[in-house]
Amino acid sequence: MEKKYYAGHSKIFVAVDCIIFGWDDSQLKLLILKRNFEPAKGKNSLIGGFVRGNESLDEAARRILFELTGLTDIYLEQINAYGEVDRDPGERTISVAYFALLKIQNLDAELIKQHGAHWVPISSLPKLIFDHNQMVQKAIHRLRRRAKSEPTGFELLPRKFTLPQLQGLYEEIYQTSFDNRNFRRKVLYMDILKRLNEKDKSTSKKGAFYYKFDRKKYYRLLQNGFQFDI
Amino acid sequence: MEKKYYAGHSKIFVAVDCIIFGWDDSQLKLLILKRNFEPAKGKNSLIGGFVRGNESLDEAARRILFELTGLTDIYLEQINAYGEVDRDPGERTISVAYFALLKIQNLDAELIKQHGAHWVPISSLPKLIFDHNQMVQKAIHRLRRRAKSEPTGFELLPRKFTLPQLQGLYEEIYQTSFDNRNFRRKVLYMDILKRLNEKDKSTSKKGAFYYKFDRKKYYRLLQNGFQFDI
DNA sequence: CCAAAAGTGTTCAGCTTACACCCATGA
DNA sequence: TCATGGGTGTAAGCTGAACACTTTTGG
Repeated sequence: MEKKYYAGHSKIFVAVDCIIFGWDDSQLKLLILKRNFEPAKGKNSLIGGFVRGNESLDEAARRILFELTGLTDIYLEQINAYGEVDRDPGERTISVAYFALLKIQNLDAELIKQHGAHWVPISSLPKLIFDHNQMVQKAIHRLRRRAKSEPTGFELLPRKFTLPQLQGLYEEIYQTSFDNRNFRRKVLYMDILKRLNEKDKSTSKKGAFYYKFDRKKYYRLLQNGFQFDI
Repeated sequence: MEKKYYAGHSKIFVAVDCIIFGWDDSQLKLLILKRNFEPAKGKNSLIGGFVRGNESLDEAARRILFELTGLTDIYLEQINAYGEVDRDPGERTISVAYFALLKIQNLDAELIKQHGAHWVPISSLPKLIFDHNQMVQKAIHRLRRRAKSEPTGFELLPRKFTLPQLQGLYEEIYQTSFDNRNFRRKVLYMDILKRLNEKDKSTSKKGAFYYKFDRKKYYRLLQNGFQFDI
């Protein structure tokens, strides 16, 4: 039997809640579901679950995302721990919030539906249970910070994307609009995008060139003190 | 008896560890102690403790700081939760790290000593137990971010301080040196410091004017979209 | 009177911002 | 041929970085 060093101290339920962002080529969205157990059954909730005795916090978050999406290589980052005594009216539970970035295109829509999950635009979020709205606000701030200083935004885009798409994504993230000349210059000047000899003609007759993110070049530049910045 | 909603899920020990920074007018320091219980008894450790069933994470952090220092109005900010299964060789414990800023001058040195705690310069940290060094590194990054964009640095200084002192503090935080003309211009231009008609002659014959942070003015400026930046 | 720290302005480069027209093409 | 979205360059202002001398005064 395991040695008991900390007998006398309280144990507490620990959960993980995932703020899952997706981009559907025009809007930044959040994946939520109707909670299917008491308390607050049927209410809008983040996707979450309890941390098991034999898994780390990160592993718990990955497991929960895998159960929902079948995907394993998801961008994931811890936001914060929430620990108010009464935050969960069921029993005292501490929750660690994670934010995740998904390419919606990669997603099995059927699987999402089976879990009772659905996407809502971040510009019109419903009321969520407990402190989940607060978690989402923090996650949005974190996303903005990350997207500015690391090529995190590309996690939301398909492998090949156009500059108007990229700009649209950033405009959604920051809920603002950018001058396209300035935006393009800044992005291209970093020299981490490779232009393909192929155009997306789905949104215009002229067509927009596809680009892809050159991960190798990016890491090479990082070695030399390069700092991503949009 | 309380309703048991979450029976069947595992409960886990939850601890709080505090990264306590102090400034002694020449060096940025971290408060650590020799752990006085097993496992790892006698090793260098952050100041921490278990979260009780009836207190929030923030309350636990405040309690631990109060027990150590007798102070209640300490700047405190959550960093992150650490949840690797084996991070604590005693029993499985999740730890939530907090960083705190203390004016060393306000501190009862005797009280600190009674707890077996002591200050070490952040430029030469010893090996700490578990993942505590990792927590400290994150805290230093957070401190740098905060000190740049919010007047958090003043939490480390006495109520009245000189500009050379302020610059020295920032140089320690960023482990670099600044041009004094540029630094002074930038700080004074924000117009949130009030110069007192009083000089500190302890470090020079000419004497350096004391300033104090004008909190009211700062909050007034914030209302008008002002952004603190050093 | 002198050593030692406090205090003071200006210039240049680079980055950010603002701004308007031509291009390509399918319908 | 025309409507639509894609693509391009330049000038002005602002911010950050570099840089050296004067002032004060206790010892």
